[in-house]
Amino acid sequence: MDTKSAVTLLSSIAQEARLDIFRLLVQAGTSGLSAGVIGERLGIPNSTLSFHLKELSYAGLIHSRQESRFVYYSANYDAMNTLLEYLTQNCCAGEQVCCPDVTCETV
Amino acid sequence: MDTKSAVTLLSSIAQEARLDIFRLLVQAGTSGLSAGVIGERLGIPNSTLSFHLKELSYAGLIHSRQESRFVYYSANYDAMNTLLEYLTQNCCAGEQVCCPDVTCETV
DNA sequence: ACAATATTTCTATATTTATGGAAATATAGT
DNA sequence: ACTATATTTCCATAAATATAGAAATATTGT
Repeated sequence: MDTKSAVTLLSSIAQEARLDIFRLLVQAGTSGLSAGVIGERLGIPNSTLSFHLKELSYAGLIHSRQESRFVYYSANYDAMNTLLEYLTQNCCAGEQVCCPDVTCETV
Repeated sequence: MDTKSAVTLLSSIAQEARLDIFRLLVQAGTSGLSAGVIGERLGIPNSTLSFHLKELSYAGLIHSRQESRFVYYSANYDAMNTLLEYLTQNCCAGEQVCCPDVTCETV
């Protein structure tokens, strides 16, 4: 990952509506949620939502798939992890003061 | 952490120069680097650098301390970790597909 | 007080980004 | 083909952000 790609990913979630959308999808799991459900849950108008979903998709932080009349959006966990690893790469010069506690919870 | 705080933190690193600065400081460890050294390493003009350092400071992602004529900047690892945890909170609905590999490297 | 070095503020300009109503497009059932 | 539902595009407007030269402000040593 290079700086530009990382900035693209970060910019895509450095905005209130988009961060809400992304976290909702992160929590929703691989099946994702339809655009309509996302908009309803977060109270975002159609056109605004569409704009933000496009931003997140372009950045590569979410995937979309068409399913009948609905478009389902889901988090791209690989992209998320690559970003987190980029941010913490070679962190704290071996001082062990940075250690993030980011673990996948077992069911 | 709430959405707004997270957006502030993310916005502060969703910019090429600032992401470079932040990663440099993350890798520099707790002692940090002086503004001059940062600017020299990254090739950023004084005024531009100062603007970006202020952004990162306001966001709370870096600390600064005066030491004689120099101002040393260092990463705020706590803020970084809080942010990463916020992003991955309750992730992937227990499907175990998200697990980021963000571990502190032992020396 | 002066000179040298380090950093910040001021300023103007340029660029990017967010918003949501209305219209257009897509999909599926009848 | 028609209707209903879902989503996206178009558009104009509003707001926020990045850039760097020049000047101003620290800080330290002589």
